[in-house]
Amino acid sequence: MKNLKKEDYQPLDEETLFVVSQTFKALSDPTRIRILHLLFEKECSVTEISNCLELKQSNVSHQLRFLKQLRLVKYRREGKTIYYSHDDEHVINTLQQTIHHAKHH
Amino acid sequence: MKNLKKEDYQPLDEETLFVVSQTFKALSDPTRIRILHLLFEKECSVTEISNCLELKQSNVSHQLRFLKQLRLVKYRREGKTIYYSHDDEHVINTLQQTIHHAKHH
DNA sequence: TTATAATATGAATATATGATCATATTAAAT
DNA sequence: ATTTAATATGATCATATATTCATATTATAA
Repeated sequence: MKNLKKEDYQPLDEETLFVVSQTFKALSDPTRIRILHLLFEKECSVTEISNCLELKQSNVSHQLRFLKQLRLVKYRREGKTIYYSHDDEHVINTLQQTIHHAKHH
Repeated sequence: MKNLKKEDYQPLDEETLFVVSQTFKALSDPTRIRILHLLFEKECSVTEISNCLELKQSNVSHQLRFLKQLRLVKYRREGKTIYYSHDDEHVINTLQQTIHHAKHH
């Protein structure tokens, strides 16, 4: 197959491109990776995340909103406290695997 | 395990965090995704990529440099032409799977 | 050795992003 | 009803990023 032209190639549709790029964008920031990695351990409140990772509360809140929009995390309320946890197995597996891969290379 | 504290949690080391975030950053841009996706089909020259995806040559060149630095693509020279192809199975698999996942949800 | 084709590079710029501050909202306790 | 604790939001700012233009480099052909 020499001289590949536009006609010979099935391009990615706009929507898939958007979803995929957004998904990886979520995983491309150290702060969000740290938050998601912490949530591997267990469900956490915003304050717990802040303390554990030494991040400002508003920073954590903003990042969680981002992750929530992409449905990578879910939450439940208990009084004044809101507990966050993972909500996308595929993305979580991807992150786990890539962390493992990075550590062993 | 209630009240998770700093002491109870094994944080990600700086280097892993950097490698992982950089890897996902590479996959977070639509243009780079399109280039990598095109390279699924076959090895391509810079000009082929430009034509096929309707991108400026310099843009393609810049993105390829980025991908090259992260060793996600490799290249070989043939006269004036330089052919690019994939160079990281793990990352390629990750991208393939995530595209597939995005298409079927 | 000059011209041409393919690719790379650097500067400039517009936009996106992450972090922070101040403040708003929500729920519970006094 | 106030106060306090937990979380969310909006504005701002500094930095990062993607794209483009113009030009440089590299290799072949005439």
